[in-house]
Amino acid sequence: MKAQPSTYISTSMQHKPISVLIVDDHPMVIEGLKTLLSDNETVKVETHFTNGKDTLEFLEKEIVDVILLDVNLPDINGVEMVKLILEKRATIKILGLSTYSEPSIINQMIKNGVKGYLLKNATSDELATAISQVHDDNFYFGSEVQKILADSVAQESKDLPKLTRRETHILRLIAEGKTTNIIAEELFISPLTVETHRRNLMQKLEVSNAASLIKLAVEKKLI
Amino acid sequence: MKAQPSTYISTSMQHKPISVLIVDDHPMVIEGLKTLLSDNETVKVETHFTNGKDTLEFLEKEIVDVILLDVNLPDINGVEMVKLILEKRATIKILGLSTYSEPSIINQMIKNGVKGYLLKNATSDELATAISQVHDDNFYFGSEVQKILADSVAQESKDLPKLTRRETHILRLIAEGKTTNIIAEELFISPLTVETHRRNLMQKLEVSNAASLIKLAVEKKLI
DNA sequence: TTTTTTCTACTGGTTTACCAGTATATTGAT
DNA sequence: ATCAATATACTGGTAAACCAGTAGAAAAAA
Repeated sequence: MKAQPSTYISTSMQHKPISVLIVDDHPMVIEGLKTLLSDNETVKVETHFTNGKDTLEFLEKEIVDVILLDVNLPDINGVEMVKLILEKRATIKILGLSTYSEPSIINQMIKNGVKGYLLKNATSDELATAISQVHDDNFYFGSEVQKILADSVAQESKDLPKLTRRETHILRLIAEGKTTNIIAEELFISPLTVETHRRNLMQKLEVSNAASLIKLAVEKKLI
Repeated sequence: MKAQPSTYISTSMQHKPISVLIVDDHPMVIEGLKTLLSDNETVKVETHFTNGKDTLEFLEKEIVDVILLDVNLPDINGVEMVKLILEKRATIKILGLSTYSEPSIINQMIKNGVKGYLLKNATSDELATAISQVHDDNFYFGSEVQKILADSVAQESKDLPKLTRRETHILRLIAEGKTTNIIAEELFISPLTVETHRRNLMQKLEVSNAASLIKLAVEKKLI
Protein backbone atom coordinates (compact mmCIF):
# COMPACT_ATOMS: atom_id res chain seq x y z
CA MET A 1 0.00 0.00 0.00
CA LYS A 2 2.76 2.39 0.80
CA ALA A 3 5.42 1.28 -1.72
CA GLN A 4 4.14 1.02 -5.20
CA PRO A 5 6.39 -0.50 -7.84
CA SER A 6 8.76 2.28 -8.74
CA THR A 7 8.40 1.64 -12.43
CA TYR A 8 4.75 2.45 -12.20
CA ILE A 9 5.36 5.65 -10.37
CA SER A 10 8.15 6.93 -12.51
CA THR A 11 6.75 5.99 -15.89
CA SER A 12 3.04 6.39 -15.74
CA MET A 13 2.13 8.83 -13.02
CA GLN A 14 -1.12 10.08 -14.43
CA HIS A 15 -1.51 12.91 -11.93
CA LYS A 16 1.19 15.30 -10.99
CA PRO A 17 1.56 15.59 -7.23
CA ILE A 18 -0.66 17.86 -5.23
CA SER A 19 1.26 21.06 -4.60
CA VAL A 20 1.00 22.16 -1.01
CA LEU A 21 1.84 25.44 0.68
CA ILE A 22 2.43 25.49 4.41
CA VAL A 23 1.66 28.62 6.41
CA ASP A 24 2.55 28.47 10.09
CA ASP A 25 4.62 30.65 12.33
CA HIS A 26 6.15 27.72 14.18
CA PRO A 27 9.28 26.37 12.50
CA MET A 28 8.77 23.13 14.37
CA VAL A 29 5.38 22.57 12.91
CA ILE A 30 6.59 23.40 9.42
CA GLU A 31 9.41 20.90 9.70
CA GLY A 32 7.07 18.37 11.20
CA LEU A 33 4.58 18.72 8.39
CA LYS A 34 7.29 18.44 5.79
CA THR A 35 8.65 15.30 7.40
CA LEU A 36 5.23 13.75 7.73
CA LEU A 37 4.59 14.46 4.06
CA SER A 38 8.03 13.53 2.78
CA ASP A 39 7.13 9.86 2.28
CA ASN A 40 4.08 10.71 0.31
CA GLU A 41 4.66 10.81 -3.43
CA THR A 42 1.24 12.24 -4.18
CA VAL A 43 2.02 15.43 -2.30
CA LYS A 44 4.72 17.98 -2.94
CA VAL A 45 5.35 20.73 -0.42
CA GLU A 46 6.02 23.73 -2.60
CA THR A 47 7.24 26.16 0.02
CA HIS A 48 6.24 27.65 3.33
CA PHE A 49 5.66 31.00 4.99
CA THR A 50 5.50 32.09 8.59
CA ASN A 51 3.10 34.97 8.17
CA GLY A 52 0.08 36.09 6.24
CA LYS A 53 1.62 38.94 4.30
CA ASP A 54 4.32 36.88 2.61
CA THR A 55 1.77 34.23 1.79
CA LEU A 56 -0.52 36.67 0.05
CA GLU A 57 2.37 38.17 -1.88
CA PHE A 58 3.42 34.74 -3.04
CA LEU A 59 -0.10 34.02 -4.21
CA GLU A 60 -0.06 37.12 -6.40
CA LYS A 61 2.23 35.31 -8.78
CA GLU A 62 2.16 31.66 -7.91
CA ILE A 63 -0.53 29.13 -7.29
CA VAL A 64 -0.78 25.88 -5.36
CA ASP A 65 -3.43 23.22 -4.94
CA VAL A 66 -3.76 23.11 -1.19
CA ILE A 67 -2.77 25.43 1.62
CA LEU A 68 -2.18 24.15 5.13
CA LEU A 69 -3.08 27.26 7.07
CA ASP A 70 -2.37 27.80 10.72
CA VAL A 71 -5.09 29.80 12.42
CA ASN A 72 -2.75 31.79 14.63
CA LEU A 73 -0.50 33.83 12.45
CA PRO A 74 1.38 36.79 13.83
CA ASP A 75 0.00 39.36 11.43
CA ILE A 76 -3.38 38.33 9.98
CA ASN A 77 -5.84 36.07 11.73
CA GLY A 78 -6.79 32.78 10.14
CA VAL A 79 -10.40 33.66 9.47
CA GLU A 80 -9.40 36.76 7.58
CA MET A 81 -6.65 34.91 5.74
CA VAL A 82 -9.13 32.41 4.34
CA LYS A 83 -11.20 35.21 2.91
CA LEU A 84 -8.21 37.04 1.43
CA ILE A 85 -6.75 33.90 -0.12
CA LEU A 86 -10.02 32.84 -1.71
CA GLU A 87 -10.65 36.33 -3.05
CA LYS A 88 -7.36 36.05 -4.85
CA ARG A 89 -7.41 32.39 -5.80
CA ALA A 90 -10.83 30.88 -5.53
CA THR A 91 -9.76 27.41 -6.62
CA ILE A 92 -7.24 26.86 -3.86
CA LYS A 93 -8.32 24.40 -1.21
CA ILE A 94 -7.57 25.53 2.30
CA LEU A 95 -7.03 23.13 5.19
CA GLY A 96 -7.15 24.87 8.56
CA LEU A 97 -4.70 23.87 11.24
CA SER A 98 -4.61 24.75 14.89
CA THR A 99 -3.56 23.42 18.23
CA TYR A 100 -6.72 24.12 20.08
CA SER A 101 -10.23 23.92 18.85
CA GLU A 102 -12.61 26.75 19.38
CA PRO A 103 -15.97 26.03 17.80
CA SER A 104 -16.65 29.65 16.94
CA ILE A 105 -13.42 30.04 15.02
CA ILE A 106 -13.84 26.77 13.20
CA ASN A 107 -17.34 27.80 12.24
CA GLN A 108 -16.20 31.16 11.00
CA MET A 109 -13.50 29.54 8.91
CA ILE A 110 -15.96 27.14 7.36
CA LYS A 111 -18.23 30.04 6.51
CA ASN A 112 -15.28 31.74 4.86
CA GLY A 113 -14.54 28.69 2.81
CA VAL A 114 -12.03 26.30 4.33
CA LYS A 115 -12.47 22.80 2.98
CA GLY A 116 -11.14 21.06 6.03
CA TYR A 117 -9.80 21.49 9.48
CA LEU A 118 -7.29 19.51 11.48
CA LEU A 119 -5.87 19.77 14.95
CA LYS A 120 -2.12 19.63 15.17
CA ASN A 121 -2.21 16.30 16.90
CA ALA A 122 -3.36 14.77 13.62
CA THR A 123 -1.46 11.73 12.46
CA SER A 124 0.45 11.37 9.23
CA ASP A 125 -2.41 9.34 7.77
CA GLU A 126 -5.04 11.86 8.70
CA LEU A 127 -2.97 14.59 7.17
CA ALA A 128 -2.53 12.73 3.90
CA THR A 129 -6.20 11.84 3.74
CA ALA A 130 -7.22 15.38 4.48
CA ILE A 131 -5.02 16.82 1.75
CA SER A 132 -6.24 14.41 -0.88
CA GLN A 133 -9.87 14.89 0.15
CA VAL A 134 -9.84 18.65 0.03
CA HIS A 135 -7.91 18.49 -3.23
CA ASP A 136 -10.80 16.50 -4.67
CA ASP A 137 -13.08 19.29 -3.45
CA ASN A 138 -14.46 17.27 -0.58
CA PHE A 139 -14.63 18.44 2.98
CA TYR A 140 -12.44 16.86 5.60
CA PHE A 141 -12.56 17.39 9.31
CA GLY A 142 -10.51 15.54 11.88
CA SER A 143 -12.40 13.36 14.31
CA GLU A 144 -11.97 15.72 17.24
CA VAL A 145 -13.04 18.63 15.11
CA GLN A 146 -16.17 16.78 14.05
CA LYS A 147 -17.08 16.20 17.65
CA ILE A 148 -16.62 19.87 18.42
CA LEU A 149 -18.70 20.88 15.45
CA ALA A 150 -21.46 18.50 16.42
CA ASP A 151 -21.62 20.05 19.87
CA SER A 152 -21.66 23.56 18.57
CA VAL A 153 -24.31 22.80 15.99
CA ALA A 154 -26.56 21.63 18.78
CA GLN A 155 -26.25 25.01 20.42
CA GLU A 156 -26.35 26.91 17.18
CA SER A 157 -30.09 26.49 16.86
CA LYS A 158 -30.69 29.35 19.21
CA ASP A 159 -27.77 31.31 17.95
CA LEU A 160 -26.88 34.66 19.29
CA PRO A 161 -29.01 37.45 17.96
CA LYS A 162 -26.63 39.93 16.45
CA LEU A 163 -26.06 42.92 18.63
CA THR A 164 -25.79 46.42 17.32
CA ARG A 165 -22.50 48.29 17.51
CA ARG A 166 -23.75 50.39 20.36
CA GLU A 167 -25.02 47.38 22.25
CA THR A 168 -21.76 45.54 21.84
CA HIS A 169 -19.90 48.55 23.12
CA ILE A 170 -22.10 48.93 26.14
CA LEU A 171 -21.95 45.22 26.84
CA ARG A 172 -18.19 45.47 26.95
CA LEU A 173 -18.35 48.37 29.38
CA ILE A 174 -20.77 46.50 31.59
CA ALA A 175 -18.43 43.52 31.60
CA GLU A 176 -15.66 45.83 32.70
CA GLY A 177 -17.67 46.38 35.83
CA LYS A 178 -18.79 49.89 35.05
CA THR A 179 -22.10 51.09 36.38
CA THR A 180 -24.83 52.57 34.29
CA ASN A 181 -23.95 56.07 35.43
CA ILE A 182 -20.27 55.71 34.63
CA ILE A 183 -21.05 54.35 31.20
CA ALA A 184 -23.44 57.18 30.56
CA GLU A 185 -20.75 59.69 31.47
CA GLU A 186 -18.20 58.05 29.21
CA LEU A 187 -20.52 57.93 26.25
CA PHE A 188 -22.06 61.33 26.87
CA ILE A 189 -25.54 59.89 26.89
CA SER A 190 -28.23 59.68 29.52
CA PRO A 191 -28.05 56.92 32.12
CA LEU A 192 -31.59 56.14 31.10
CA THR A 193 -30.42 55.38 27.61
CA VAL A 194 -27.71 53.11 28.89
CA GLU A 195 -30.32 51.28 30.88
CA THR A 196 -32.49 50.85 27.85
CA HIS A 197 -29.58 49.32 26.01
CA ARG A 198 -28.87 47.06 28.92
CA ARG A 199 -32.45 45.92 28.99
CA ASN A 200 -32.42 45.25 25.28
CA LEU A 201 -29.23 43.27 25.69
CA MET A 202 -30.71 41.12 28.41
CA GLN A 203 -33.80 40.55 26.37
CA LYS A 204 -31.88 39.66 23.24
CA LEU A 205 -29.56 37.33 25.07
CA GLU A 206 -32.34 35.88 27.16
CA VAL A 207 -30.80 36.44 30.55
CA SER A 208 -32.15 38.11 33.60
CA ASN A 209 -29.26 39.92 35.17
CA ALA A 210 -25.92 41.54 34.58
CA ALA A 211 -24.00 38.59 35.93
CA SER A 212 -25.36 36.18 33.36
CA LEU A 213 -24.87 38.81 30.74
CA ILE A 214 -21.20 39.06 31.47
CA LYS A 215 -20.72 35.35 31.72
CA LEU A 216 -22.43 34.83 28.39
CA ALA A 217 -20.43 37.61 26.82
CA VAL A 218 -17.19 36.12 28.05
CA GLU A 219 -18.14 32.62 26.96
CA LYS A 220 -19.25 33.65 23.52
CA LYS A 221 -16.30 35.97 23.21
CA LEU A 222 -18.47 38.87 22.29
CA ILE A 223 -16.10 41.14 24.12
CA MET B 1 29.85 24.78 9.04
CA LYS B 2 27.37 22.01 8.55
CA ALA B 3 29.69 19.28 7.28
CA GLN B 4 32.65 18.74 9.55
CA PRO B 5 35.40 16.42 8.29
CA SER B 6 34.04 13.04 9.07
CA THR B 7 37.38 11.80 10.40
CA TYR B 8 37.28 14.38 13.17
CA ILE B 9 33.84 13.45 14.27
CA SER B 10 34.28 9.74 14.20
CA THR B 11 37.71 9.60 15.83
CA SER B 12 37.93 12.25 18.50
CA MET B 13 34.53 13.25 19.74
CA GLN B 14 35.39 14.11 23.33
CA HIS B 15 31.86 14.37 24.66
CA LYS B 16 29.19 11.93 23.81
CA PRO B 17 26.09 13.70 22.51
CA ILE B 18 23.43 15.02 24.82
CA SER B 19 20.66 12.45 24.90
CA VAL B 20 17.25 14.02 24.49
CA LEU B 21 13.76 12.69 25.06
CA ILE B 22 10.83 14.36 23.35
CA VAL B 23 7.40 14.29 24.99
CA ASP B 24 4.61 15.85 22.97
CA ASP B 25 1.25 14.64 21.81
CA HIS B 26 1.56 16.28 18.43
CA PRO B 27 3.29 14.07 15.88
CA MET B 28 4.02 17.15 13.83
CA VAL B 29 5.91 18.79 16.61
CA ILE B 30 7.88 15.63 17.32
CA GLU B 31 8.91 15.33 13.71
CA GLY B 32 9.68 19.02 13.58
CA LEU B 33 11.91 18.85 16.63
CA LYS B 34 13.72 15.82 15.28
CA THR B 35 14.34 17.54 11.98
CA LEU B 36 15.53 20.71 13.63
CA LEU B 37 17.94 18.70 15.76
CA SER B 38 19.06 16.29 13.07
CA ASP B 39 21.91 18.52 11.90
CA ASN B 40 23.24 18.93 15.37
CA GLU B 41 25.91 16.39 16.26
CA THR B 42 25.98 17.40 19.91
CA VAL B 43 22.42 16.25 20.42
CA LYS B 44 20.92 12.84 19.97
CA VAL B 45 17.17 12.37 20.15
CA GLU B 46 16.82 9.11 22.04
CA THR B 47 13.13 8.49 21.56
CA HIS B 48 9.79 10.18 22.00
CA PHE B 49 6.46 9.69 23.72
CA THR B 50 3.07 11.22 23.19
CA ASN B 51 1.82 10.98 26.75
CA GLY B 52 2.92 11.21 30.35
CA LYS B 53 2.37 7.63 31.40
CA ASP B 54 4.65 6.08 28.78
CA THR B 55 7.29 8.66 29.56
CA LEU B 56 7.32 7.82 33.24
CA GLU B 57 7.45 4.11 32.51
CA PHE B 58 10.40 4.62 30.21
CA LEU B 59 12.19 6.59 32.91
CA GLU B 60 11.83 3.71 35.33
CA LYS B 61 14.54 1.88 33.42
CA GLU B 62 16.23 4.37 31.15
CA ILE B 63 17.72 7.78 31.61
CA VAL B 64 18.37 10.75 29.37
CA ASP B 65 20.10 14.09 29.78
CA VAL B 66 17.36 16.45 28.69
CA ILE B 67 13.63 16.14 28.24
CA LEU B 68 11.71 18.40 25.90
CA LEU B 69 8.37 18.39 27.62
CA ASP B 70 5.17 19.68 26.12
CA VAL B 71 2.93 21.28 28.72
CA ASN B 72 -0.30 19.99 27.25
CA LEU B 73 -0.24 16.25 27.42
CA PRO B 74 -3.41 14.23 27.14
CA ASP B 75 -3.07 12.39 30.42
CA ILE B 76 -0.90 14.28 32.92
CA ASN B 77 -0.49 18.03 32.93
CA GLY B 78 2.92 19.50 32.41
CA VAL B 79 3.31 20.97 35.87
CA GLU B 80 2.63 17.61 37.47
CA MET B 81 4.88 15.82 35.00
CA VAL B 82 7.86 17.95 36.00
CA LYS B 83 7.38 16.97 39.60
CA LEU B 84 6.97 13.29 38.83
CA ILE B 85 9.97 13.17 36.53
CA LEU B 86 12.27 14.92 38.98
CA GLU B 87 11.11 12.73 41.84
CA LYS B 88 12.26 9.77 39.80
CA ARG B 89 15.33 11.22 38.14
CA ALA B 90 16.54 14.36 39.83
CA THR B 91 19.45 14.92 37.48
CA ILE B 92 17.40 15.17 34.32
CA LYS B 93 17.11 18.64 32.90
CA ILE B 94 13.64 19.52 31.73
CA LEU B 95 12.92 22.05 29.02
CA GLY B 96 9.27 23.09 28.89
CA LEU B 97 7.58 23.57 25.57
CA SER B 98 4.24 25.05 24.74
CA THR B 99 2.45 26.95 22.03
CA TYR B 100 0.96 29.60 24.20
CA SER B 101 2.41 31.27 27.18
CA GLU B 102 0.45 31.54 30.36
CA PRO B 103 2.51 33.18 33.07
CA SER B 104 0.94 31.19 35.87
CA ILE B 105 1.78 27.88 34.26
CA ILE B 106 5.31 28.90 33.44
CA ASN B 107 5.79 30.05 37.00
CA GLN B 108 4.45 26.83 38.39
CA MET B 109 6.75 24.83 36.18
CA ILE B 110 9.75 26.82 37.28
CA LYS B 111 8.80 26.23 40.89
CA ASN B 112 8.63 22.54 40.14
CA GLY B 113 12.06 22.56 38.62
CA VAL B 114 12.14 23.08 34.87
CA LYS B 115 15.45 24.48 33.75
CA GLY B 116 14.12 26.27 30.73
CA TYR B 117 11.08 27.10 28.76
CA LEU B 118 10.51 27.69 25.06
CA LEU B 119 7.56 28.56 22.94
CA LYS B 120 7.03 26.39 19.93
CA ASN B 121 7.89 29.19 17.57
CA ALA B 122 11.49 28.90 18.74
CA THR B 123 14.08 28.68 16.03
CA SER B 124 16.52 25.86 15.48
CA ASP B 125 19.28 27.96 17.04
CA GLU B 126 17.28 28.80 20.13
CA LEU B 127 16.43 25.17 20.57
CA ALA B 128 20.05 24.06 20.32
CA THR B 129 21.20 26.76 22.70
CA ALA B 130 18.48 25.94 25.16
CA ILE B 131 19.36 22.26 25.20
CA SER B 132 23.04 22.85 25.71
CA GLN B 133 22.40 25.48 28.39
CA VAL B 134 20.08 23.38 30.48
CA HIS B 135 22.40 20.42 30.03
CA ASP B 136 25.12 22.53 31.64
CA ASP B 137 22.68 23.17 34.49
CA ASN B 138 21.97 26.73 33.44
CA PHE B 139 18.55 28.20 33.00
CA TYR B 140 17.33 29.09 29.58
CA PHE B 141 14.18 30.97 28.69
CA GLY B 142 13.20 32.10 25.24
CA SER B 143 12.97 35.82 24.68
CA GLU B 144 9.18 35.89 24.57
CA VAL B 145 9.03 33.84 27.72
CA GLN B 146 11.34 36.24 29.50
CA LYS B 147 9.09 39.11 28.60
CA ILE B 148 6.08 37.26 29.92
CA LEU B 149 7.84 36.42 33.14
CA ALA B 150 8.90 40.01 33.63
CA ASP B 151 5.32 41.17 33.23
CA SER B 152 3.94 38.59 35.59
CA VAL B 153 6.49 39.38 38.28
CA ALA B 154 5.31 42.95 38.19
CA GLN B 155 1.76 41.90 38.88
CA GLU B 156 2.65 39.18 41.31
CA SER B 157 3.22 41.66 44.08
CA LYS B 158 -0.45 42.11 44.68
CA ASP B 159 -1.33 38.51 44.05
CA LEU B 160 -4.77 37.18 44.58
CA PRO B 161 -5.67 36.67 48.20
CA LYS B 162 -6.64 33.06 48.61
CA LEU B 163 -10.33 32.50 48.93
CA THR B 164 -11.92 30.04 51.28
CA ARG B 165 -13.75 27.04 49.93
CA ARG B 166 -17.10 28.57 50.70
CA GLU B 167 -16.15 31.82 49.07
CA THR B 168 -14.94 30.11 45.93
CA HIS B 169 -18.16 28.18 45.76
CA ILE B 170 -20.31 31.23 46.14
CA LEU B 171 -18.21 33.14 43.65
CA ARG B 172 -18.89 30.44 41.11
CA LEU B 173 -22.61 30.61 41.77
CA ILE B 174 -22.58 34.37 41.42
CA ALA B 175 -20.76 34.03 38.14
CA GLU B 176 -23.45 31.67 36.97
CA GLY B 177 -25.84 34.56 37.30
CA LYS B 178 -27.63 33.34 40.38
CA THR B 179 -29.07 35.86 42.75
CA THR B 180 -28.33 36.00 46.42
CA ASN B 181 -31.67 34.44 47.26
CA ILE B 182 -31.23 31.54 44.87
CA ILE B 183 -27.76 30.84 46.18
CA ALA B 184 -29.05 30.94 49.73
CA GLU B 185 -31.72 28.39 48.83
CA GLU B 186 -29.26 26.10 47.14
CA LEU B 187 -26.84 26.16 50.02
CA PHE B 188 -29.50 26.09 52.73
CA ILE B 189 -28.14 29.23 54.33
CA SER B 190 -29.55 32.68 54.90
CA PRO B 191 -29.46 35.20 52.06
CA LEU B 192 -27.81 37.49 54.53
CA THR B 193 -24.95 35.07 54.86
CA VAL B 194 -24.56 34.87 51.14
CA GLU B 195 -24.40 38.60 51.04
CA THR B 196 -21.72 38.67 53.66
CA HIS B 197 -19.67 36.28 51.60
CA ARG B 198 -20.20 38.37 48.55
CA ARG B 199 -19.07 41.44 50.40
CA ASN B 200 -15.98 39.66 51.67
CA LEU B 201 -15.21 38.51 48.17
CA MET B 202 -15.45 41.99 46.80
CA GLN B 203 -13.28 43.31 49.57
CA LYS B 204 -10.66 40.61 49.13
CA LEU B 205 -10.56 41.02 45.40
CA GLU B 206 -10.72 44.78 45.60
CA VAL B 207 -13.64 45.31 43.32
CA SER B 208 -16.83 47.22 43.84
CA ASN B 209 -19.53 45.23 42.14
CA ALA B 210 -20.58 41.84 40.96
CA ALA B 211 -19.70 42.56 37.36
CA SER B 212 -16.04 43.17 38.10
CA LEU B 213 -16.08 40.20 40.41
CA ILE B 214 -17.18 37.90 37.65
CA LYS B 215 -14.81 39.34 35.14
CA LEU B 216 -11.90 38.95 37.51
CA ALA B 217 -12.94 35.44 38.38
CA VAL B 218 -13.11 34.48 34.73
CA GLU B 219 -9.81 36.11 33.93
CA LYS B 220 -7.94 34.58 36.80
CA LYS B 221 -9.66 31.29 36.22
CA LEU B 222 -10.81 31.06 39.79
CA ILE B 223 -13.95 29.35 38.65
C1' DT C 1 -6.48 23.63 74.80
C1' DT C 2 -6.41 28.00 73.17
C1' DT C 3 -6.38 30.91 69.29
C1' DT C 4 -7.56 31.98 64.74
C1' DT C 5 -10.12 31.42 60.74
C1' DT C 6 -14.23 30.45 58.57
C1' DC C 7 -19.03 30.28 58.26
C1' DT C 8 -22.95 31.79 59.82
C1' DA C 9 -26.58 35.72 60.68
C1' DC C 10 -28.49 40.10 61.82
C1' DT C 11 -29.90 45.60 61.60
C1' DG C 12 -30.44 49.58 58.94
C1' DG C 13 -29.60 52.24 55.27
C1' DT C 14 -28.12 53.81 50.16
C1' DT C 15 -27.51 52.85 45.53
C1' DT C 16 -28.14 50.41 41.52
C1' DA C 17 -30.28 47.10 38.75
C1' DC C 18 -34.37 45.51 36.82
C1' DC C 19 -39.15 45.77 34.73
C1' DA C 20 -42.85 47.84 31.63
C1' DG C 21 -44.41 51.08 28.72
C1' DT C 22 -43.80 55.03 25.66
C1' DA C 23 -41.72 58.18 22.38
C1' DT C 24 -38.68 60.89 19.12
C1' DA C 25 -34.63 61.83 16.24
C1' DT C 26 -31.31 59.65 13.38
C1' DT C 27 -29.51 56.31 10.44
C1' DG C 28 -29.67 52.74 6.88
C1' DA C 29 -31.73 50.07 3.45
C1' DT C 30 -34.88 49.23 -0.59
C1' DA D 1 -38.55 58.87 -0.66
C1' DT D 2 -40.20 55.73 2.48
C1' DC D 3 -39.91 52.16 5.80
C1' DA D 4 -37.33 49.63 9.21
C1' DA D 5 -33.82 49.56 12.50
C1' DT D 6 -31.13 51.95 15.77
C1' DA D 7 -30.04 55.14 19.27
C1' DT D 8 -31.79 58.22 22.11
C1' DA D 9 -34.67 59.54 26.43
C1' DC D 10 -38.37 59.59 29.81
C1' DT D 11 -41.86 58.02 33.99
C1' DG D 12 -42.70 55.25 37.77
C1' DG D 13 -42.21 51.45 40.36
C1' DT D 14 -40.09 46.84 42.57
C1' DA D 15 -36.29 43.96 43.61
C1' DA D 16 -31.76 43.27 44.42
C1' DA D 17 -27.21 44.70 45.17
C1' DC D 18 -24.15 47.25 47.92
C1' DC D 19 -22.22 49.41 52.30
C1' DA D 20 -20.99 49.41 57.42
C1' DG D 21 -20.96 47.43 61.63
C1' DT D 22 -21.67 43.59 64.79
C1' DA D 23 -21.53 38.94 66.58
C1' DG D 24 -22.17 33.91 67.80
C1' DA D 25 -21.08 29.01 66.41
C1' DA D 26 -18.20 25.75 64.16
C1' DA D 27 -14.00 24.22 62.33
C1' DA D 28 -9.11 24.34 61.76
C1' DA D 29 -4.61 25.52 63.31
C1' DA D 30 -1.37 26.65 66.98
